[in-house]
Amino acid sequence: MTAPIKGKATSLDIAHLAGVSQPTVSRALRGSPMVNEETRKRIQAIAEQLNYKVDKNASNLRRQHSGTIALLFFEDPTPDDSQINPFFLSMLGSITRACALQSYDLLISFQQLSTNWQADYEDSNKADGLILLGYGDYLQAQSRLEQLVQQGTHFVRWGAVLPGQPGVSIGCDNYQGGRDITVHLLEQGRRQIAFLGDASNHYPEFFERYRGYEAALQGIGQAAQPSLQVDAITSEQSGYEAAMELLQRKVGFDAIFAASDLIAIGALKALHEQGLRVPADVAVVGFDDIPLASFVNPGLSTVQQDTKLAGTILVESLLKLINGEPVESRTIPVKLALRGSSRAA
Amino acid sequence: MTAPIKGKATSLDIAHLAGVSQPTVSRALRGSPMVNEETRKRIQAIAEQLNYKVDKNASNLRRQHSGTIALLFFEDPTPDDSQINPFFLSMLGSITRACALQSYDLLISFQQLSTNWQADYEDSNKADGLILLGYGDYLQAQSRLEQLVQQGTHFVRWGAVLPGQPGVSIGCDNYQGGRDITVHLLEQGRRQIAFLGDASNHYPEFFERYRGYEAALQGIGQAAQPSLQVDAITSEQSGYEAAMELLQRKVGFDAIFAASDLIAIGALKALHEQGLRVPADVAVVGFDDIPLASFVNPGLSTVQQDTKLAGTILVESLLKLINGEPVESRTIPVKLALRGSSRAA
DNA sequence: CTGAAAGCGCTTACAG
DNA sequence: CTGAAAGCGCTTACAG
Repeated sequence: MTAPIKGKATSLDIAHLAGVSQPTVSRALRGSPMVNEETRKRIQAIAEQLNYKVDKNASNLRRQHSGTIALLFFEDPTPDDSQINPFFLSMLGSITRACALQSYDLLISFQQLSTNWQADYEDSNKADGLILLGYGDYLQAQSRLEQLVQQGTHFVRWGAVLPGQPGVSIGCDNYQGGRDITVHLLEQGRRQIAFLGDASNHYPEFFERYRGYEAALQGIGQAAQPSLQVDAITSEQSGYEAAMELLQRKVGFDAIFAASDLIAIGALKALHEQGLRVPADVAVVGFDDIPLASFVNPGLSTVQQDTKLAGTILVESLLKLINGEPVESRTIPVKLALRGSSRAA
Repeated sequence: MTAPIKGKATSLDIAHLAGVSQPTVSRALRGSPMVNEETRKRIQAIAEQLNYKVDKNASNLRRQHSGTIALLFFEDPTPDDSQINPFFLSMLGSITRACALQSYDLLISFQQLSTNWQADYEDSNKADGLILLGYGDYLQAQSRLEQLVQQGTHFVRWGAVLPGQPGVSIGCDNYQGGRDITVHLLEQGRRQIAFLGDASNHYPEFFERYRGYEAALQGIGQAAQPSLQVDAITSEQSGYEAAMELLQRKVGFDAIFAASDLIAIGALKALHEQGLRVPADVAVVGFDDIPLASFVNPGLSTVQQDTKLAGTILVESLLKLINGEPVESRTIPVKLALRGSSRAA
C-alpha cells in the first residue's frame, strides 16, 4: 500500500509505484519497443488502476505537435444565426468521423467572415492544421488565404477548385453538376430555365454551377438570359425573395435551377404561394442534396455531393500536408438525385 | 534590424527584441496591471508584427487548465452512420456559439455508447469539462455517469431530469410537452391516440413524454392502451416500422403522438403509403421541432425545444461547475408548434 | 533495457 | 514596475 495520490496521477507517481524511473514509464506507455515486456505490463497495470492519462499539454508542448485539427466554419453574417446550412452539418459529421479514425481531435469554431480568423489556432499550437468550410464571399477571403499560405499554415479548404488559388482546395465538381442537372431539365422538355443564385466570382461555387448551366444551354444552341438569373445566397429566405423577384419580372419560365437546395426550397414556397404547380407549371431543381430535399413535396431533384467522401478527403489531405507530403487540389464527382420536382408524375 | 526568427516566435524572442525579460512579455500580453504602459505598447507592437501567439500547450500546462470544453456526442449504433439527428445538430450549433461567447474552445467527439468514453478528455487535460449529448439507452450509460461523478469530473448532460440521477442534467420539460401536445389532440376531438416510441426507463426522455401523454388521457378519464403503444427509437426508419406495426395490429386509431419528429416523419411516410390522409384520417404530432418539421406536407405539429437556450444553459452550467460553484439540474420549458398535421385544414 | 539530464514555452510567486 | 528562478508533466537524445 502506498499513500494515495493527491490530484491527478502523473507519470512520476506511476514511476514511484512501479519502482522505475519516470522516462521508463513514458516509454512503456507509448509502446516503445525498448522496454522490458514484464516491466511494461507492471507499469500498464498501475497506470490503469490509477486511471492515469498522459497530460496532453505537456506531451504536446514537448513534441511540438497537438494531434488536433481545427475546423473553421465561416458563414456570411445571417440574421437568424441559429440556422446552419444542413449541408455543412453533414460535412461536419463526416469530418468528425474521419478525424476520429485518424486519432485526431477536432476543435470547431464558427467564424464571421469579417473577423480576423487567420491562423490563430495553428499559431497558438492548439491545432496542427485547419479545415476551412463555408460559403461566403470568396474575394473577401482570398487575401486571408494568401496570408495563410505565406505563413506556412497547414490548411485545406472546401470550395470551388480553380486554377491559381492559394493553398489546397477540395470541392465537388460544380461545373459538371450544374451541367448535368440542366441537361436533365432540357431532357424533360424545359426550355426557359431560370438560375437562382449569385453568378459572379464572389461565389465561385455558384459561379461554376452557373457555367455548367450555361454550357448545357449552349449545347442546344441557347444562350443564358440575364433576365432569367437572380442573385441569391444560400438560405430559404434568399431563395424565396429571388423567386418573387423572378416572378415580378414577368419573363416566362418553365423551370428553376437553384444554386443550392435551401434556395430551391425557398423558391418552392414562393411558387406555392403564387399558385404555381411544381412540376406541372415549373420544374425546380437544387444542389447539395440535403436531407430536407427528399422530404419537401414534391421531392426536390438535386445534385448530390458525397459528404462522406468529402470529409475523408479533407482530413486525409490535411494530414498529408502536415506530414510535409505534397497535396493537389481536387474535385469530387457528383451525381444527380432525381425526384418529383422535375419530372412529370 | 535583428536576425529573423526561425520557426515560430516565442515570448523570449519578443523579450529580446523589446529589450525586456521574458516574464515581462508574458505579463504585458496578458494585460497585467503591473507593467508600464509604454513598455506594454512596445511589446504589443512587436508581438503583433511577429504574429506572435501564446503557446496554448505551454500556457495550459503551466496554468493547469485548458480553456476547452469537450462535447461528447453519443449515439446508438445506427446502421446509417452518416445521418445525425437534426435536433442534436441544432444543439451543436448553439453550444458552439455559447462556448465562443465565453472564449472557450470546443472539442467535439462522437462516441459509441458502448465504448469506454469515460473522462478521457478531462483526465488528459485536454478539456476542463464535458458536455454529454445523445439519445441512447440510459441504463447502459448510468454506471458511467456515476463513475464520472466519483472521479470528480466536471460534466453536464442533456437529457431527462429525474430525481436521483448522477451529476447535473439539463433537459426540456418532456412530461409537460407530452401532456400539452396530447391535450391538443384531444381538443381536436381525437380519442384514440397512439404513442410511437420506447416507453421504458431505458429511454427516460421518451418515457417522460409518454407519462405526459398518459396524464392527458387520464384527464378525460381514459387509460393509455398498451395496444396503442409501439416501441421506436429516434429515426425515420424506426418510425416507419413502428407505424406499420401499429397498422397491422388492426386497432382503430385517429391520431399518432410520435416521441420524436424523426419517428413522426417515418410514420407519415407509412401512412401515405397506406393511403391514409393526414390529418383527415389520422392526426400526427412529434417532438423536437427540427427544421424538417415545417417542411413536410402537411407541416408537422410538434413540441418545440429551445435549443438556443439549452446550449447556453449547458455551457454556463458547466463553467460554474468548473469554477466550483454549485449547479442544480433543471428543466427548460417547451412550447407547442402547431401545424397542419393535427388540425383540420 | 534503463536512468540522469535537458528542455518544450509558458506563468507565477519571490525579491528588489 | 521589472527580473531571476522555479516548475507545470511530459519526451528524447545521451550514456551506460
